[in-house]
Amino acid sequence: MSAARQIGAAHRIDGPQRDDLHGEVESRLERAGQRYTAVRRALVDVLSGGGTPLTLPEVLGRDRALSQSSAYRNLAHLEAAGIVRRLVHGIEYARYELAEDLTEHHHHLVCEHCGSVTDVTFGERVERAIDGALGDLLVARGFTPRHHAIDIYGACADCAGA
Amino acid sequence: MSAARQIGAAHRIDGPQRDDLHGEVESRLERAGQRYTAVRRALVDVLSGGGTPLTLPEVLGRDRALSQSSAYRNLAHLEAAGIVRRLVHGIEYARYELAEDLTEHHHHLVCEHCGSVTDVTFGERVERAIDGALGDLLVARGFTPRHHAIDIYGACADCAGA
DNA sequence: CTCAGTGCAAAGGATTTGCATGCCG
DNA sequence: CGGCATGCAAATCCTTTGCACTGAG
Repeated sequence: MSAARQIGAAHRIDGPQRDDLHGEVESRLERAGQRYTAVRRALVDVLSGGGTPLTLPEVLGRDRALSQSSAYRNLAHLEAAGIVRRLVHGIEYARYELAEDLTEHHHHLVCEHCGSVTDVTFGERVERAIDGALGDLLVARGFTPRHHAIDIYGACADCAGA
Repeated sequence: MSAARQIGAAHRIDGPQRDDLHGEVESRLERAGQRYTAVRRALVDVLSGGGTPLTLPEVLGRDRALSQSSAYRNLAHLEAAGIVRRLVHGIEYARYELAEDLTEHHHHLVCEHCGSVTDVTFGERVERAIDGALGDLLVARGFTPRHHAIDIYGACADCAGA
């Protein structure tokens, strides 16, 4: 297996998996004392079909029935319930994606020219090496890690040629 | 050597090193066609003495002579000249630190409770493993990496007890 | 003299919130 | 019915910009 075993769209979800996803989301919301409303379902659908973290305008563009304030408000609720993760890479819009335990542990290639964000999955060896370092950090600093994020900045294929 | 060989304050700079720093900053600014003014010198001093990435209010608090707009404006110039790096971890203020080639390659422990950011340095083995994965990614995707950032989210020692 | 740098105040833009209305339980 | 959810519009807040002034070369 290559160290980089999968490129792109680490969290696109299709077919029967999507029903499981909605069930899991619903139970997490209930546990948080929240309802699984139509707007929240629509947001989960958009994010699960995105294949990449989406900005708010992108989310609104993929489901015109969504209003801006409800999208922001419900994304915040979903984030609080551990269903959505909010990423901030630059000065532009924040980006939203489903939480990793609903998808797959992955990292991001961020293009410094066009701002695009692409998912990547590392091999187990690299992840294990990183986790080993995290364990030492925990001991040394009293820091309790919950998750890590690796962002690789550079130029994507489209922009590298330009 | 431990996998985590150094904790905290990876880019605090004191004593004679600081003169070298100012010299290097000055030559980079000149190369970019910019002057090394008093405000820019003050910003570099604040950041080099910080030991951690600083928010704009923190920067202003450490040198009351700085005005907000000049601080923002000159931090942007310093960033463009490759002297300062701007980090955005949450919804709060962005954080600024000296560029890595002026300090040392390091990563960040981000406390999800109090928002504090602490520097950490990994061992060479982990960094090499990561770089190996980056090489594969480059080949697979046509992505040209320029640098990577690892953010570890969790609870810092102060907040873990609370 | 020229032109970049400065500081104040005002504008900009992504995100949040107040409020009246609608809808689920 | 009671209370959360919605959507519009207005407010908020970090950040950027316009403008007049100052100082270096």
